[in-house]
Amino acid sequence: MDYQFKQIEQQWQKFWAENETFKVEVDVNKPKYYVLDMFPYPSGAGLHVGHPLGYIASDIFARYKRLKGFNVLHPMGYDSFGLPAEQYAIQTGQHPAKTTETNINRYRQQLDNLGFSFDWSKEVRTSSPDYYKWTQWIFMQLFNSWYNLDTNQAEHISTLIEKLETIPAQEINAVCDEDVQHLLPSDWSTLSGEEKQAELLKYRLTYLRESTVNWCAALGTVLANDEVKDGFSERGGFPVEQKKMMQWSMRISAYAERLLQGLNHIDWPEPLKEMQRNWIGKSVGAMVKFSLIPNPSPKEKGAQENTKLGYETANSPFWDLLKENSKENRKNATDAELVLWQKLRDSQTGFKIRRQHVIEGFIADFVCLSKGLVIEVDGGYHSKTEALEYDKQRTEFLNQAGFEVIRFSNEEVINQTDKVVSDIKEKLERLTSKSGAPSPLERAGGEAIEVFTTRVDTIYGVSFLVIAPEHELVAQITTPAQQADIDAYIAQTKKKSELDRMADTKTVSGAFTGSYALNPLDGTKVPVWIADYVLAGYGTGAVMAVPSGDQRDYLFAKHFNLPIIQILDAQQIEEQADPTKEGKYINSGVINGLGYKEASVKIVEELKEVGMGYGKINYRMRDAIFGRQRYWGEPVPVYFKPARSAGGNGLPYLIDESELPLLLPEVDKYLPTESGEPPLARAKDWKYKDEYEYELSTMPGWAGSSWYWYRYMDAKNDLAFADEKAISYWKDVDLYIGGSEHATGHLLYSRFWNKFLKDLGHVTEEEPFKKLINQGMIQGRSNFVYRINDAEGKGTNSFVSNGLKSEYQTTALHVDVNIVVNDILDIDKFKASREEYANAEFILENAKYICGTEVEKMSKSKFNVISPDDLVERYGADTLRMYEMFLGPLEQSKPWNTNGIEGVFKFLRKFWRLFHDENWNFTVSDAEPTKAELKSLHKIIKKVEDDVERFSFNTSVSSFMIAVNELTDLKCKNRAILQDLVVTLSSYAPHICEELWVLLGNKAGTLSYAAYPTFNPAHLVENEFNYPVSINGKTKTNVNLPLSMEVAEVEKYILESEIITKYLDGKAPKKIIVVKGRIINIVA
RNA sequence: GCUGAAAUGGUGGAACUGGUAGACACGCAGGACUUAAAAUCCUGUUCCCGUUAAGGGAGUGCGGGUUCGAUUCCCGCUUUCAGUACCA
Repeated sequence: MDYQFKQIEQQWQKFWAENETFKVEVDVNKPKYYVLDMFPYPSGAGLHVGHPLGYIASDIFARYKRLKGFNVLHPMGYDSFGLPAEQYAIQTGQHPAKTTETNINRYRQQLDNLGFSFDWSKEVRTSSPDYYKWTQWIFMQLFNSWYNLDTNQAEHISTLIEKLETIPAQEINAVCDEDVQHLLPSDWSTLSGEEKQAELLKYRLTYLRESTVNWCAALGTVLANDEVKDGFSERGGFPVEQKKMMQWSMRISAYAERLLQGLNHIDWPEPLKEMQRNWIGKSVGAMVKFSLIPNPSPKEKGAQENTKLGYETANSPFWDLLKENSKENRKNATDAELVLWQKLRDSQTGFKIRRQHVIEGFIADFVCLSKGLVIEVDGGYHSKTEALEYDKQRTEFLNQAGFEVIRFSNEEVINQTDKVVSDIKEKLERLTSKSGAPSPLERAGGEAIEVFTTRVDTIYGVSFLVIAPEHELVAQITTPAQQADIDAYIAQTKKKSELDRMADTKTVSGAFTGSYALNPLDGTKVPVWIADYVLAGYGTGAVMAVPSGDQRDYLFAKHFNLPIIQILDAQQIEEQADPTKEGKYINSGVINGLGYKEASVKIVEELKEVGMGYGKINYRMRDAIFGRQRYWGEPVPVYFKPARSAGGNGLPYLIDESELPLLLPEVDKYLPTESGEPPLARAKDWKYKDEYEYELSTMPGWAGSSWYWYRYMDAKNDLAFADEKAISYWKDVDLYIGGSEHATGHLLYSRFWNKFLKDLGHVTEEEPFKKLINQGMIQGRSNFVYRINDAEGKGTNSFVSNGLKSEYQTTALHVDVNIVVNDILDIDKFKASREEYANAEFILENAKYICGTEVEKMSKSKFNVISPDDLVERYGADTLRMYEMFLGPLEQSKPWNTNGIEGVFKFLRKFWRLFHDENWNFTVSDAEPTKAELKSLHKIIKKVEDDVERFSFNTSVSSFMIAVNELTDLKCKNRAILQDLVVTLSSYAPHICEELWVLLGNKAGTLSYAAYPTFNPAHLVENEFNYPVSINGKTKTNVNLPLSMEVAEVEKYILESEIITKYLDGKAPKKIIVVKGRIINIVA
């Protein structure tokens, strides 16, 4: 029978599924190999021809490794939480679980069609409760952990508590928030349970903190940095703005150095590693303090105690917002305030308390300045999210200014006045014990500007400082004379959108604060400016400007007429800044005459000595925001206590481990509530212990994908995310194939979680993915027809072939690539495709309509989507698998072009024919293989081994063609040869090979675990070689010589041969180069 | 701007440590089979000169260099793609 791919492929796919041919178990007697694909997000569009590229490559590799005797784990699953399903749910009202299920079924069918050797018994879906139970569990471990820099690993939070109980907090070497309190063990012991929780949150590896987030209003959620591209959301392309919000974050910054170092030990593409290095953004430099020349002086600053002056200097950027909020929010609170004031006034508590006092732009209800305590009475507006936000923002600000804040609700003050007063008293008394702490006003003052620099050697070239307009010191250091300038500049900066600020890097702008700072080494007085080229979010939000060495500083100095100081003798600074480090220092105090290296060391020493600086490493990478205000994601296993109804501000607590999974509740709509809360706020009666609010955000898309490769090892386990035995056997992923679009998202977060799980002893390897390959993107290749326009430019019903279109006025229209073959339009199908084309006329060239082409993204709107299903239908899965590999190197991006698939199909047919006679009867012989046959076979055995090991799949396909062409020419029907060839080809074209394997008399299903044929180099040994002979490197002729001839003999032969007479007119050559078995080159 | 990758016939691409550039496949042209078409098979196919043939010349983005010999190594440039962006 002729090659019946359809029947063969269906039969074998069924066989593999029914017999679970590819199911694997832990087997300590066999070496393991873990081949992983980046699992797909099951979208409604289904797979296009680009998706399986990586899956085919990994499948070939997995099958090859099985033949080589490895125990191969090759699983597949679905990253099934995420935005598109939810957007679809919003539009149609269908539950995302339902559409996701439908999409997964379609994906599964498409994957099955291609004959992959996945072990489907290990399938995972991130949206299934028995999977996300463990995502939540890992979240809980993170919450219960802190990062100890002494041991350089994550530890359980209990070891932190032990430390807080025994040593001052300042001596704990932890990665934590900047605003941790400098507690002594005695302070810690007096804190209430709630206060302790609040403090611990600043150390936990996942924590709740107010941070600046990327808010996408159109999607109604925050986005991670890697989900934002050029100020727009990666999914959907909606605008993204910066906004302050209370958010869950992951303290990935704790792992910055390990994430960076780990890159040196893994086999990943260099560009990918480079991207991660850039993202982590390590810079080695120094922190340097520039003392502010008191302006206003500390004495004058003391005058801020005066309400009036304090109010006047309260010009923080938030001022307008504050004024409005405080007015509105306070209207109804006067009763409670009055009650409390009667109990606090005239030092009744033993401490001087002031009412309605302004601190740094905030009006505090009550404040005790000497103890640094602010007492706030909150009204009923409390339940509004905005107000909550505002309260948090204010608390943080006051904390930074050195004040503690306690809050009471109106109800508390009115109904339990005495308890409130005694609470305040108790608090005030406790605060007295902190005698050594700086006074709030001292702390609020800020007597120095701290900068981060990578060129500490240029410190003598500093001619001014620049701080970000958002910098907290701006308000304080601005002199009255400069106030107007600064206000105007801040207003102007705020108006600029993030995008404008990024785009416009040419315009120099800034404003002088009126204040000066002192260079810590030579005492030079330098002015302090603000400018938006300094970013608040990086380093300290302040830079020391060295115009001679930094181009931005140079332009700034030129623009505002500030001095430019040359600091190296080799520096060329007439036209622009010169950042080079060559030469000896001049104008540079203690480092004059030194070179870069010694100078840098010396400066840091000097700074340390005067206590004004120290060496420091900075990372660009920020902590990752870990919450989305969306429905379709993992619920965060956290509730807030005290409950809102009890008037508390609610601190986060974990639910009990035994209560996992915390199921995603049902909601009536997948939209935010009217008050702007996330969709989960719609869930009815969804409260922890019927009392406490749950967290309403869900986890981001990357949560489930950050550990999924472990679940595959033991996918059904109820007791752990995977059994210890499975983890210690499979260890890590040996080969990971996927797109480079995950470079800074998934691949960074996965490495982070892996390191964390290792620190806690749950897994064994520091890096999860030993070897990684990026498959290239497959672009679309669009076809066009050219409609002729009439004199008025209106479209007619005539179409002109591509080659003749220049003679007409035409409009190019996309035409469905599925009715075009080799760029020739199928005119009948075109006419049938739309009613308006039924009577279309065509101007042809060579009796054909040739379409134009262009490379574009593969998308429905461009009519260039090729579905693998169609190609499988027409040519079979084996042909498609081989053709996708044949297209070119796996890593390279290329446009899809179906032209050429015929060649692969013809090859498989020719291969099939090797086993059959002219009448398609299966025929093989048991004769001794000939030398030529063995040579062909062993060439391909070697070639495939080499190619697969270096992931060069395209070259193997060509070599298979050559082998089959050769064996066809040799009329080879030899069983021994053909059977080995079947094994060799089976990882590429498994269906046809299974069929032939059985026809050859082997047991069905055993091919997958057969042994790869052993390469015998003896079969490739030749006696003779046809030497190319070149004159001066240009090949002229060939000469056939025995390989036994030594170099000298060959030379002698050449000298005496007619080649010399023919090409050199008999003249003696200058030199003859002979490389045995390679070439002969005659130098004339 | 910076970082990284790449550039070879009409097309996809091959040439692994410097050693016959264009394997393999598509497309195209010619031929066989056929009443005809499709399918299949055979031959040719880097470009230029040479009517054919023999033969000669050029040639791996561009310009140089190293070497007996360079698609491969070195220097400079151009273009394309990707990432990143005032990171101090």
